[in-house]
Amino acid sequence: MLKYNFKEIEEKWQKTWVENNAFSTDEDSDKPKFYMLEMFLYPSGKIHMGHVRNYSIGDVVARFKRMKGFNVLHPTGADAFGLPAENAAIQHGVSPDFWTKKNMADMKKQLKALGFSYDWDREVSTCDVEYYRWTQWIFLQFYNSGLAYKKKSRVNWCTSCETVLANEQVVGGLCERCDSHVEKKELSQWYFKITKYAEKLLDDLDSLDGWPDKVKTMQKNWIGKSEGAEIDFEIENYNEKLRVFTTRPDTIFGATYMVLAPEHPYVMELIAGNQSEHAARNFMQKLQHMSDIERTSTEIEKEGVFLGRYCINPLSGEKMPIYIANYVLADYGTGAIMAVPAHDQRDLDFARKYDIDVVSVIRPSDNTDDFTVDLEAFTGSGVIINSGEFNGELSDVVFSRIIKKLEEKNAGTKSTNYRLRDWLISRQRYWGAPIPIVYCDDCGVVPVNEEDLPVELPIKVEFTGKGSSPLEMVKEFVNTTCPKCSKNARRETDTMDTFVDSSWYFLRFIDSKNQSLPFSKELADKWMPVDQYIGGVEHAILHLLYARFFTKAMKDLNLLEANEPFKNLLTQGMVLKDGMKMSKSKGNVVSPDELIYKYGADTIRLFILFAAPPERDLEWSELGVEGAHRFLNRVWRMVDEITSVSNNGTFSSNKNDDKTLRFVIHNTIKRVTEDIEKRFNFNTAISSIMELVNELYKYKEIDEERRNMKLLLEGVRTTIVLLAPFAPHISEELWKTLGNNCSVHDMKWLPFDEAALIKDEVEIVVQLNGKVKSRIVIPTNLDKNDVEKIALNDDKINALLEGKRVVKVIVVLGKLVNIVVK
RNA sequence: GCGGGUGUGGCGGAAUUGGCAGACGCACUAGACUUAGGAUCUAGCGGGCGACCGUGGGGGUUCAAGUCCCUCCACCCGCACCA
Repeated sequence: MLKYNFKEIEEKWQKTWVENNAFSTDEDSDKPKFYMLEMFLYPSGKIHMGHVRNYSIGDVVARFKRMKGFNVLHPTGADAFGLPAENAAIQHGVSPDFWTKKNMADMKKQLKALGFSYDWDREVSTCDVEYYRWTQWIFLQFYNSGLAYKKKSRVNWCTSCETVLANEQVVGGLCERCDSHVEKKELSQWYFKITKYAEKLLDDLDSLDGWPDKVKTMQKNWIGKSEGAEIDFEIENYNEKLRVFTTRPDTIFGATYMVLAPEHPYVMELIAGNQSEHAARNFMQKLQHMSDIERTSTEIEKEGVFLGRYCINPLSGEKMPIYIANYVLADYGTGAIMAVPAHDQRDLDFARKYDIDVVSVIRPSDNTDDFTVDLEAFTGSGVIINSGEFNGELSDVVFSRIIKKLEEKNAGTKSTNYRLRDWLISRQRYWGAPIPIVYCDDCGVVPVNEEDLPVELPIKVEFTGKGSSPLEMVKEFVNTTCPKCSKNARRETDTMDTFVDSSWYFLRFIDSKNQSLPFSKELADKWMPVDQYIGGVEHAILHLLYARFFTKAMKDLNLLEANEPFKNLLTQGMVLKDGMKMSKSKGNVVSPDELIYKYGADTIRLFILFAAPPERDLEWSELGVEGAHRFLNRVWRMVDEITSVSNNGTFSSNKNDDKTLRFVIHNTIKRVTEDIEKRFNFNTAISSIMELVNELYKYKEIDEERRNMKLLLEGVRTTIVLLAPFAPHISEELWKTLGNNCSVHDMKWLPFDEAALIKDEVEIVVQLNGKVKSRIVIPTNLDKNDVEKIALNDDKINALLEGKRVVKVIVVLGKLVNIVVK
């Protein structure tokens, strides 16, 4: 008997698949298309078990769909720009380019060793000039259609390193490198106008039937649509009006003060020369060191400073003091609110602290007009009070009447606000796609001409960790000529957020070698949308929202027809180590290398899929890898034994045993098919195959007179085919052992025989008051009355019924009988 | 804090539509085979002597709840410059 030599087998078949182009996509095929995509990898160094899980899931689906008769597109590549490469450059003196390419080569080797069925010809890497020239091209299209624009924004700034910090580099308000305090600094930066698509991004979520509800809910909340009004308040002794957004115009008579975000553009002018100036400046200084998350936490105390100025309520005419406070954010709404302490808890907390008036303007409908609020705001709807002409009416009705009144007075309008902000894409970093813009003293902001793309990233750059961006030091890069007037000009040194690169990579895979466009419309229309997208749940909002935005924007630019990029989405749970996400920055990465060496790729793939259903988080443990390996060995031995036995076996049949085995075989096909296709529950698919193998071993042990070798062989062949997407190498080898000349991966997926699934008898349980007391085997075709009679006549039940009164009998056909007794 | 999840034996998990809790596997125990066993095979394996008790805690709906409702707790993910 030959030993299961996984190393030899896996190397052999991986080589053969490459030689035969086994998994390259045939553009001329007339089979229906299936675009299978897993989120491409970030080349951090080594792949970890999270990657193995992600790509194993994708590979099972890709191979399964091939066998189901689809023309499958299954590409891969690397999301290769980003901050870690730059950190490596600063810390270890290796160039980001070298670091990235080395990591990519290492990781590609690991992926190949796992035997995934990728079409490697289409591989792309976002840091290749041939890729990012098209990222730049898309930027230009966005710029020309008004989707890319510049505005001021506040960034984390380390005064000691003199550099911009990512949020991730700020730890507890301190710079992660030098522990100095991090401040906020204003810079002019590039944005994409994703808010233009807020409504569409929200509405179209309804069309995404193949997405998990939780992701749709998260995106919905992220977009955060709220309907309300914008209201203008006159400021005493000031020319500008103060505009606020509120979701509760119906409470305007209860507004007793106003709050501005400390960063609000009016603040400096309002405090200038005022008594409050000193206090206000101190307060703003203090907030510089706080993140928005800290600032808006309901745990921390509301704090603010009175600016010594007043607004006039447009409807009540009351004077309202103006404050700045920590709980109002500059980039939500208008950066200013009208505070209604009686009907908003945050406002109430603040009002109580600073002893500001609290006026109730809505009472619960079961309360009286003298309703007041103490320490708990009333946020519901009800009957309007203390609001002049609106008193006595329902707040829901008054909502739009007040807006109308404000419109008449020219003091406000109905308004829809989104929590979603425009996408800041500027990065003051080196390792990214340069933004193709030139600044000319005469012509101003000038886009680079399309024919001058790519704007190449210089490879020789010095990394000091200081300064706005390393690119600013590269004179040959910065100094250029104006595309319009040809005079000397400066290049933009900001690069693009890496999320930009990953927002369209699924389109480049479709036409990865195109020299004249990012992709041809014809091919995009053929392949889009991605039929199945798989990736970590941590991408539920940002990446997926950006990719959706890109698709919609590109559709409007007539680059493709698809309205949504990903038809079906599977969000895979995290592979955790010590309770934390596996990532290089946390230093808890488990690499599959050792396991591949010890057990082989098939074992690892099988094990990671068997360990848990894909959506669930998985705490990594090696215990159980042995079990997966043992199972493959068991399959190996079975094939070996069957092929040696079948030569001298007698072909006869015994009805009952055969019927049972046929049932198991076809029930397994059914379960595995549905588990892959409908539920993505690969763990139960694998356990079904294990059960089938257990049954085949049992059947093999019955005496030679009774067993049917043909049936047994059918069982073995079924096992191999079902196993092929999970453990492709061993399946391929055993398929050959069974005497087949074709590849098992070219086999048609097995249909199941409905007739084999019909049973004559079924075991049901008999319960007394919901507790199982007996089991009976009955024919499947009995009706409820017959089943009830049989159950009540069961010996065990009869004994237990003595002295009791039967109140009710519930019969669930094929499942149980529950007898309710007293 | 806000938003989204998760919680079942010693462990990973199963129970697909409210209907037998613990499939399948790991670990463990005993036995068989063997010069040997970290191979293989057989049997056992939630707790309790038992009536019974058991799906994070408490409460509820139901003939019947891991599954539905209320409430509390713990942990994980995201929060816009990590990707």
